[in-house]
Amino acid sequence: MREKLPVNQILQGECVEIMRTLPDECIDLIFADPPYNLQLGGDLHRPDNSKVSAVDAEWDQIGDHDDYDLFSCAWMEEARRILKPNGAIWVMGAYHNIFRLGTFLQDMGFWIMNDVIWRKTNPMPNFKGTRFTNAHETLIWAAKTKDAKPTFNYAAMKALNDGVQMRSDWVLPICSGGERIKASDGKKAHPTQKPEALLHRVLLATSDPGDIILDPFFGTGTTGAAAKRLGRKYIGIERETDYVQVATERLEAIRPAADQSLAVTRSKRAEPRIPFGNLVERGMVKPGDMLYDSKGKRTARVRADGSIISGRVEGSIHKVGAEIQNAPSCNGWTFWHVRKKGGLMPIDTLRAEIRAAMEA
Amino acid sequence: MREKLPVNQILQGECVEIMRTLPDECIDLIFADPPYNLQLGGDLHRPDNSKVSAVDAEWDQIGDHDDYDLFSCAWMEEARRILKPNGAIWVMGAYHNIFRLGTFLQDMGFWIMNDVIWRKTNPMPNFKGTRFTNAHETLIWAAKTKDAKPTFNYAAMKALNDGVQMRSDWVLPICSGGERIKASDGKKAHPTQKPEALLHRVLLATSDPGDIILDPFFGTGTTGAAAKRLGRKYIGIERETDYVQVATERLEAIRPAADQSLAVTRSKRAEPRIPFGNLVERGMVKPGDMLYDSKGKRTARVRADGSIISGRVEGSIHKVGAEIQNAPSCNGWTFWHVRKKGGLMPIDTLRAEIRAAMEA
DNA sequence: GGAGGATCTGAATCCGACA
DNA sequence: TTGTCGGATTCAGATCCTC
Repeated sequence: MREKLPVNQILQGECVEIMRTLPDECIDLIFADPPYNLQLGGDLHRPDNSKVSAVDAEWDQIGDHDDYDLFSCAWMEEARRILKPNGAIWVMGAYHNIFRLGTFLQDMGFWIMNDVIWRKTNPMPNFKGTRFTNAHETLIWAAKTKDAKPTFNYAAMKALNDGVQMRSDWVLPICSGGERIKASDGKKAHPTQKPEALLHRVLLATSDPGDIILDPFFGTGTTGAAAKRLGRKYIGIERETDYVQVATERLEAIRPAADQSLAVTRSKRAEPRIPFGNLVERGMVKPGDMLYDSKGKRTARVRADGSIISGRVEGSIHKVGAEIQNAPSCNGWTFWHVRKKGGLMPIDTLRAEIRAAMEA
Repeated sequence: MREKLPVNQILQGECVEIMRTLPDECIDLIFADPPYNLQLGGDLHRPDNSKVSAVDAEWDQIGDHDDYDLFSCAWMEEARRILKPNGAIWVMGAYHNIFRLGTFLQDMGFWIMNDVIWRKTNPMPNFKGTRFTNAHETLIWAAKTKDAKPTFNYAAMKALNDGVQMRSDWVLPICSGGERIKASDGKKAHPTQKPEALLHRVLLATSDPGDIILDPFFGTGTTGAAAKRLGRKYIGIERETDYVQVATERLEAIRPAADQSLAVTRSKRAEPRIPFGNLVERGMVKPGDMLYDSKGKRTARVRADGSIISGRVEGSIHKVGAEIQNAPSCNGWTFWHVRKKGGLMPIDTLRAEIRAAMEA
């Protein structure tokens, strides 16, 4: 006998308690974007002195590693119980928390299918120049058990990716502009709203129409929105009254796609930019090598970081080319050459080799 | 007294045992790409039983204590011991092992600076069509402690990336073609040889010339190759005789880049500090001269001691600039200008003249 | 209306030398 | 160790504003 599930609803409360009210093995897919437990220091200002709005919500303050581990294991154990035998889970995070989440998944017997990288086209920069731009987040897709056969719509993913296999790195912009939900005061309703395109791809890849999707950290309901559009059923769990309110209104306004093939969005495939430094890293040009202009008169020396130096002028291939010509600008790719078998070859030829290899 | 380290050598043996022979706090940077295709009871045995039980006691909260976790904690503890206080570690892996490695790093007190994604331009496709193409691997860059100040050549990374911040996702091809080392039978000498371009970027970003780089899973010596080219010292540890042999020959053939080419773009923080008072002392700015913001609206008057005064606000060029803008901070060198031939010139230009004179 | 410039913002573990 | 203070630090994209 089948109990009646609260589908297409938002259940308000602590996710572990709410999940306990659900029967065993009733959910097809879980998508979870839990608090990251960021441990931020003081205020952070941009170089223009404006202040960065921190993720300082009370719900993200879990505590130290031990507290976070207890919290994580509690909800993940319940999640595992309510998953169908061939069900699967997606868990999302950043370096602060994703390693712990992945370890717990493995320890509980989940079987990782892929880790997927969300490469952000427009991440927030590192304002103080202390680290690499934190330009991605990680998602883990795991089956309930090693032997489970979770849904994977391989052909749909291939179609979505212009006919080649979908890779484990997804290039998508962050949620901003009109998609970003504003509160009545005009400020963002939720500090970490995810783009619907991300959930679209997750649900299209690993669920079927009619499936029941649970999101235990529902927030403003992005998972529900994508589910409703794609003809899936959702169950949302959210603790904060404000978010429940926003998500309810949001979902009310969404109409499922009449023809679901129309709902397939295409990802932008950005032409890869090749920095000159790549030629150095790849050994096509070596630190200390000389570059020449087309007549072999002017020279510059390559450094290990891809900058070049000519006399007292140093900088990028473009900047140095411009300065030694006393020109406003210069395309270093065509200006500079390497000596090759007696002749001179523009470095643009080397760049073309890299691009050709990337295409193949 | 300083012990003599076995630099630019390959030490053959189990990495934990070899690391034990090294003194505390002697290594600047560790790069570790540990094996992960391990079977329980397989070819990777515990370093020694006494050590394992100690680790066992210390890490009993982790969960499943299979041999892989014990092995990982054992080598990472040794790695931590021999790292200098401001040292750092890179650990590399895929979803099979990287989550465990990241968790252990955090639990041991390492402080994650970034996780970095190596996005492969030419990954192996997924033949069965049951998952996404596994097109990336993950690297974790972590400092020894939360308060450590590991080396990060921010400006060099920016130069290497054509003038924009280096991001946490690195697009590089897998190691193939001529770079891939073949054994005498024509087959690849090592199953997971890493591209030298990857190590080039790692070492350029987080070490300086002369630093000592340890790789406890040396394999065919890619870390050593990049280190030698870039003027770093390396210590390689490798268990398999065949790999030691291949790596030895490989490293012998490599010629380092000339010293002058190892210089990379320096950050401004590393420039010599010039007090504003120097400009006054040298007569480039005179007591009583007026300073202006870029629009000529706000003004301040220079005093003989290099302080400035604007209305009732007085102090350094930075402090006054910040206060009259009501900003948390201000770079007075770029904020303030002097009148020159009808136009306004930032006082930073005058500072640059002094620095150029100091260089000459 | 449109072009172009100014402004704003996004899951952020974000300074360092010297007294 | 702690406090002070000099001064270094940002990319893409959406929206708003001006001409």
